[in-house]
Amino acid sequence: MKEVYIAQVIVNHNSGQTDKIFDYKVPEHLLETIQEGMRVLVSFGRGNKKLEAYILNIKVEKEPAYRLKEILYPIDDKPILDKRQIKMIVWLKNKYLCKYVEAIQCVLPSGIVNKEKRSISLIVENWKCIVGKNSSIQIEILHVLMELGGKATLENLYSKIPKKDLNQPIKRLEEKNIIKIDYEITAKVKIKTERYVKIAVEDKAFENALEDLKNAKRQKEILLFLKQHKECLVSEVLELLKVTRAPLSALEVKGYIEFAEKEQKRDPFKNISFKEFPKLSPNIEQQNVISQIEETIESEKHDTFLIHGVTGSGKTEIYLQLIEAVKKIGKQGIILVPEIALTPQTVERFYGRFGNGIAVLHSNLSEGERFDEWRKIAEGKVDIVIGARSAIFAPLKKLGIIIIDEEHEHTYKSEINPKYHAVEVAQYRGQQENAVVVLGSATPSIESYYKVEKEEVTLFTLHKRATNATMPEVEIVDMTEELNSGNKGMLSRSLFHAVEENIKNKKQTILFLNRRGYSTFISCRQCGYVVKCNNCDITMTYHRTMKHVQCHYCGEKKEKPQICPDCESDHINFFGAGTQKIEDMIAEYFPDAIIGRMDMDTTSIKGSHQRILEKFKRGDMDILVGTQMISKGLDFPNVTLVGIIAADSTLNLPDFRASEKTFQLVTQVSGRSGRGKDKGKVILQTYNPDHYSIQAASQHHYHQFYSEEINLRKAFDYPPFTQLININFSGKNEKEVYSISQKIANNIKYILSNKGHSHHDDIIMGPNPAIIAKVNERYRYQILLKSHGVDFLLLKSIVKYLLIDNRQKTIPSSIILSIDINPFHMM
DNA sequence: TTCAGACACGGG
DNA sequence: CCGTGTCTGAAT
Repeated sequence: MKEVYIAQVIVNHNSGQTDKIFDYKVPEHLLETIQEGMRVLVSFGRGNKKLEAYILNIKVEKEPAYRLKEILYPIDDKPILDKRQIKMIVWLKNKYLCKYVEAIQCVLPSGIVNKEKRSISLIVENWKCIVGKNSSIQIEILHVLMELGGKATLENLYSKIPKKDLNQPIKRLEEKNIIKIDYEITAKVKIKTERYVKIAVEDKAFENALEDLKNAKRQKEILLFLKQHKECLVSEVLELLKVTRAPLSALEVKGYIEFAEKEQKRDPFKNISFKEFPKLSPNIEQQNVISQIEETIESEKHDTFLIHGVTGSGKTEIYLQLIEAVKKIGKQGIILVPEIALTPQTVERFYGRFGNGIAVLHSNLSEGERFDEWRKIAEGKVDIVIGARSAIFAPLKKLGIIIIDEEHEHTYKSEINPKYHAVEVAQYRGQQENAVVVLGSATPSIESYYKVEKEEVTLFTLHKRATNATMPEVEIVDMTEELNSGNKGMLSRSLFHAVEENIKNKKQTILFLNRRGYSTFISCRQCGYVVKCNNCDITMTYHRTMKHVQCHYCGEKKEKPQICPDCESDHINFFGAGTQKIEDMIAEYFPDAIIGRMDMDTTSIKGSHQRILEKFKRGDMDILVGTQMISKGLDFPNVTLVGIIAADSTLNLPDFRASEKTFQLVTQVSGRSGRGKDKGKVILQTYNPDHYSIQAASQHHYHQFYSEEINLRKAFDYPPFTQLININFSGKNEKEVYSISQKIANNIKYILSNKGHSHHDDIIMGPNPAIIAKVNERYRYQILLKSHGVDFLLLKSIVKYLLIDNRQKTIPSSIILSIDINPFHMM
């Protein structure tokens, strides 16, 4: 039997059924070209649709009995995935039970993908003689084609003729020669090029050329200009010399000049200049951290460090100096920040210290910009990558360090497949590539701190604020007491007086509220009716500016009812208060103060976020009212008072991390106060003044919080003592969703029993309705698996067996399934 | 996800 | 009978 080269590929096709490795034969003429990690074009499926495929492996084997299709041609001239990236893709798939394509999408920028586009065009003459003999759908298609000028893409047609299967009608129209289908393979993002021009002749010929052109004034002018400036952008020549294209093309025809297309990378910081950020001399604490980690960096071994430092303890300076150490030994670094749009200061500092050679990756970049930043990294043109979660996959070749700032932040956990956690990926990458991982936080996650106990992570604690400022004093106000003494308002007397005092002293105040909108909900005082979204079962929020209520999940809007639809009482009104109401109330109480508001509504326009902060920074604002958004990273020295209106809203979340989230939030928000030379104050309003996370946060006592929390986690067997898997089922038919999830739960129980785990009540919970029981007309049920007295890998393999490998048999296509390994919140 | 093939229907 | 829309299951 003849031996052949077989490429094992993943096709770029996002479906459960195609999520496996396919074998394609490498044709003779491509044996020299094709390598592992390359993208190739293959014909796939019955329709032999041209699909992009990624070669994971090439093997030499006897030609199989069945006929293998051949690779058509390579898409790139060299591999775009290296060995490490291929390993990462496989790791992601197994770790998070996602599809190969989803894992590939992490490692490559979306703009790189090639897609086959089909365009459908009309052959008019034929249509006219056959018209009338076709059925309605076909006629409809022809009409839409006419409307669009005889040519359309498939998407065009599907959007104009919704909810119909156009597949067959289109095929039949093609058979009858009424329409023509063209296939074209295009990249999503094009490489941006610019046209340059330069002189194409030697000096001697140049003199002759000038002589030759003595009557062509413009052309001569251009030649002289080019002689002086060497290579120029065509657009610049046109603009500076105020000439048209005509003389340029005349010169080209005569062969005196030549054009060249040069690649131009889009630069997200093109118009911004950065102030130099000089090296600061570290204090003893900082120096200790730097030198110890530097030692590991120089040994080029993987290790993980956790820097626990209060807000303002100078973690950024440590990061900067560690990066410097990494650069010194010729290696590169990744710095992750929770959301780069919120922390321009960090980016500014890195630019200010290191100048160029930095790439930035975050969600606000356009697809083109992201694509170019990614290629800058892949081509080795930068040594430092700053970015949000996804930057952990930056294709640096000589990785020396990964720094994750504010490692406890929820933004590091992906909400879409693969539902990875950047800290876990960083650990894996660090091990694979012998890089140091540095986690930094003022409020480390319980998981990370627990690893210190287990000696998997080395801890450094920074006790001092670098500027020597002291931590703010936190006053806890018991709101039940306020209510008992007759104060029904949202501001306690204490907070009111403090704000008043602060305005008098020309200091700034931040009021923090964990909600948004004018008023949280509309409810009836007579019967308790609450306005809810019909699609999502979510309480709708009243927006005063728009005079309507809105669902924050699906966006559904409704008029505010004048009388209660249930009991017809007119005692229906808004209850509770969001940031907008606080703003109005504050404005009423303190008419002379200038008040700003920052939440999802006021910052939806690009740049508005920055504008509000700039205004506050300049001191053109006395009070800033806002949500989570204002809790992190902001550094305003003139803020001496922070008010936390309702600490309970986080404390009472239906989540085992509620206490941890509260501690982190209160600590972060408090950290905004007293960053300058004046001592700061925090006033915290709550109905649970004795709760340990409130108490510990008010005393800035992380360890006290940690020891309480870790005991509870242990007692109830939550992470980090166990791992969780959340399986979410959703569908339009509630009964079906429930019965299928019930069936899966029973299957899991059955397999567990066979594996010797007869007591599975602590392992499998549910199916229960999800916290958000209905989103967009879809009912949601969930099963929660906990590795309580059972190997987590066994649990995962059961889930993989039932829901991935045999999904078609176990779950109807009407049900959408979502698997989350170690979920952060279970909505 | 996409698409070819199967199939059932209805008009001539 | 045919041309039609809808459904199904397989993809190397």
